[in-house]
Amino acid sequence: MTTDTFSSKYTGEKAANNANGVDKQQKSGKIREKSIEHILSAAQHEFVINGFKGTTIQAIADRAGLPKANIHYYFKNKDNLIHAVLENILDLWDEVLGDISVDDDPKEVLAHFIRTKVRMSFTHPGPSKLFAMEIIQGAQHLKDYARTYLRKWVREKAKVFELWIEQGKMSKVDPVHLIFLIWSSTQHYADFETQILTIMNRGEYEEEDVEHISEFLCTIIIRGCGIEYP
Amino acid sequence: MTTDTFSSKYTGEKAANNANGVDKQQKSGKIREKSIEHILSAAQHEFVINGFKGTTIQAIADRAGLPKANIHYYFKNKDNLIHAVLENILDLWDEVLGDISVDDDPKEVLAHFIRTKVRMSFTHPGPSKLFAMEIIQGAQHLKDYARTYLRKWVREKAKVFELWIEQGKMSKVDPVHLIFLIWSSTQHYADFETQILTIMNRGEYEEEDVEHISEFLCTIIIRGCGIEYP
DNA sequence: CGCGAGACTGACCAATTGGTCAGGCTGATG
DNA sequence: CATCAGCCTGACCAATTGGTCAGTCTCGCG
Repeated sequence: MTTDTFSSKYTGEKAANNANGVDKQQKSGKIREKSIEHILSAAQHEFVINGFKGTTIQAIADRAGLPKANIHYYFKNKDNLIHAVLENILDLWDEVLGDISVDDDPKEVLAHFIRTKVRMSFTHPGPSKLFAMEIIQGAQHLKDYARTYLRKWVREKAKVFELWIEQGKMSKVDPVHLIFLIWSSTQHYADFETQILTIMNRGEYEEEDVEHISEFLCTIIIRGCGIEYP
Repeated sequence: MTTDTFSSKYTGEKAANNANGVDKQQKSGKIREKSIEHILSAAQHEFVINGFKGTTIQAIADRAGLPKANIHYYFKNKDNLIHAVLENILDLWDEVLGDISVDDDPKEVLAHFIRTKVRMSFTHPGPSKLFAMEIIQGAQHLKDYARTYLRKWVREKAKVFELWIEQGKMSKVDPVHLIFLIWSSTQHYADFETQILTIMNRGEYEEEDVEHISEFLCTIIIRGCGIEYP
């Protein structure tokens, strides 16, 4: 897990010191790790439900089953905490959505991308939601590097799409907006989970929904790009 | 404007009394209306930026240029205030997205729907954002009737799509998810305004963007439905 | 066994919050 | 001009907030 990264980056000074003495107190180290994990998970939960300002440290502490001061012991303050949570999310996505190359088959790449993203929306709606809320509110807590990083990421992918278009592998559509389309239509199932479940008259998503929705989006979007599907 | 509806519904008792004496104090009435409008607009702004819990009455008051107690004078409490704001939004959408019938041409209807929705995202990103945040957070403040109303709305539209499919006017795609797709892909431009402007390296949306994006989405989605476009 | 480093936390604080209310102010009425 | 209904608000309150810190507790080491 990448949790270590965050603890060393966002954790208070005292806690950072401990990083040097891991071997000394291995058992404590384990508990420490578990605690940090619990806190990050609890924080994510609360931030999603109540927003940044609306979330109280006490609520996070309660959900994590720890005293409030403990949260401040691991994370200097609320800002550090949400930074850690958000970075956790970006790492997760980066890990899942691998690289693409001009030599790949557009149909395969698009389908894989859509499928993966849909599945993420179903299995990890929380991070998706929190990320969306951050962006909606003006990305106040996404550090600059995360923002510029996103731009780079989109440009990279768009470049590949452009080459495919030049090679006649797909019809002429705006690559940047194609990425937005895929992003939004898949993310929607995480962000609007509540509304969608209400409309579909369900209690929660089922495995078959993932299949069905993936297939639906693949059909429309890939065909929309002038590629035969399936 | 539908503002009156809200004032009578959500406003405190004292204020409601005034409804009887409008003729007596017409000038006051005008000021009253203006104030309510200012408050609703300010509230929407603040709720978007800081979320429900994160928004303080004081902040709304400051933005509206009124004393805090005045807000409580017009709206009994924070809950009433956000209810009023949200209803304002739903009304706006309902007004814009008219009815459709089986006899209409699918291509026309889809194109009109997409174009209108995109334009809304550009001209009224605030309401879109607030609505999205509400849903993400579990629609805590959207009253039941709003939720069930949405379901009814979607079912109605889906029914028409189904008939079109039966008549062979479009290919067999899931109508409900088609609505989700249109909704998400268009709303995305409001909700993720910040991110998108960063990626497109712009300060704000331009009129030509509306055209370009509408055209892009129409092409992909309508073609994706097996209808020739344009 | 006694020591000390470092992991932890109860109790506290200044600041801010949503909400209240007594009383000031205004403008139409007689 | 005096009156008064009722629109408005300054000043206040109890509750909650993020954050601090002086300690207490734990556990490996010598």
